[in-house]
Amino acid sequence: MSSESVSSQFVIKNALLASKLSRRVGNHLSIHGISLSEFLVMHYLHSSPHKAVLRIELAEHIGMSASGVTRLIAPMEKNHIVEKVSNPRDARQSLVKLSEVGQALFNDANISFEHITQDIIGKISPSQQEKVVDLYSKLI
Amino acid sequence: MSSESVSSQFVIKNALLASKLSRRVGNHLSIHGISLSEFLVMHYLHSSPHKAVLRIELAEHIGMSASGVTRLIAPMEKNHIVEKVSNPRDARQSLVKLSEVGQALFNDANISFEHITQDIIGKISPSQQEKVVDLYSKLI
DNA sequence: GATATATACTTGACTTAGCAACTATATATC
DNA sequence: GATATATAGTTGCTAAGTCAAGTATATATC
Repeated sequence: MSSESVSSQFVIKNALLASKLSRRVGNHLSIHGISLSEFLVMHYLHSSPHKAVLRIELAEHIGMSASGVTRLIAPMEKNHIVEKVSNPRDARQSLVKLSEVGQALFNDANISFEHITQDIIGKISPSQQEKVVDLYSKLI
Repeated sequence: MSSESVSSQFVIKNALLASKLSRRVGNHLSIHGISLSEFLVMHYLHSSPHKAVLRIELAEHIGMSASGVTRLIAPMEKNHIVEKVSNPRDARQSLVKLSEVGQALFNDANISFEHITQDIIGKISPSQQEKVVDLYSKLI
């Protein structure tokens, strides 16, 4: 068996870890009736300084295609978690914004999210976690 | 906007990075006619010392459900990339093994894989990559 | 100001993978 | 050795998300 580069191992283990994390976190978020993708949307909308965001920008920030965002947002809009905002300057745009309901839901879900993530990766020291987060930022 | 724990950031960025990596790597592997999941199967079978592996074990190692493995393996078997091996001691089992064809395909695909992973994450030093890989091993 | 191109989405067809329920076989207990 | 339970794998149904093509609007060029 030939030796394997560390970059290969990095990508393989990253994929494996991500699938485990998303499954586990997803299970927890389902208590709040939302998926991990929906949480990521809310998280980004919450952190967005302008509060109303292009779908295309959302797609890029949560690592999804534009069509994926369309289909993901539709039911969130139906459930009044997000609101559609139009831009009078550009009729093509259909901006997305967290509603009051969405804010409240996010606040709740985020508490669970903090707990579960802490629970899962707490075995790693915060300083090490930080270093990895910094590396991620370089790669994303 | 409230401050956010590093464990949350870790999970969020990990998910985002994984989706970017899998898309990019997947695009490259499609040159060889295989998906990233199929590559991960071949990779595990290749690295397996016994060379014939339980589907359930495969599922666990590549971060998939048993049914996912069933559906993933079926076309690989049809294309003679893997072979079914039965265990006379236990008729429930349907072990999986890389065929000659699969070996050759893996060798080719693995070269591409090494290149693309190096290309993507080469901006991070090997020693840092190794540290992250070690952390991953603790979490998986 | 007409035409060409680019951008922001949406939609149709499809693929992937999960869960729950099922089948078949093996193991443990009485 | 019969019954109960556990394990390995498959299947029906469904959800989530992709790509390619389409629509509508905006921008750039002539």
